[in-house]
Amino acid sequence: MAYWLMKSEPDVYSIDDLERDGREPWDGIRNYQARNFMRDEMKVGDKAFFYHSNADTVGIVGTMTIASTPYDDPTQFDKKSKYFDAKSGKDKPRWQLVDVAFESKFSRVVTLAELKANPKLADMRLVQKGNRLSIMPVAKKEWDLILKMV
DNA sequence: GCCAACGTTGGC
DNA sequence: GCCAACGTTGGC
Repeated sequence: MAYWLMKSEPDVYSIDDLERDGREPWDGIRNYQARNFMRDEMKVGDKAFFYHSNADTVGIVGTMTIASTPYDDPTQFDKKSKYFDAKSGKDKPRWQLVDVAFESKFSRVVTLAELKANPKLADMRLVQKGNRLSIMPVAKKEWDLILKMV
């Protein structure tokens, strides 16, 4: 089983939204590296941290499980969606996604500042300067450590 | 709101 | 293939 971290702006979609919905397509990813993780590497049953970016309190807010195999992100075909991609098409779709399912909401946010302050997490891409990747793998030892920080 | 870092586009 | 210009991300 693999572990992941997935970012979302809570103004767009938050951990509370996922808790309410139970399960949701992780749509709108328009970065090839992030897409490749979903399309090529994620497996049903993998676990992921839910991370709030561009929020009052930035950090990890809960966990979820990968709930589907990859499929085409429908928003890329939808002209009314802000994720519409005119350069994609049903014959040559560019963007794939997976569904995620709610697993847990932390009792508090494990903040980015705390993650940065922990020397054992220095290898995480999340805490490195200039990181903008919205989906990234997490090592099992990092996963276990972060769960203990809650 | 600012701005640094990064990814993508497009001219050449 | 290079690289400048541009747009976006995301922390602060």
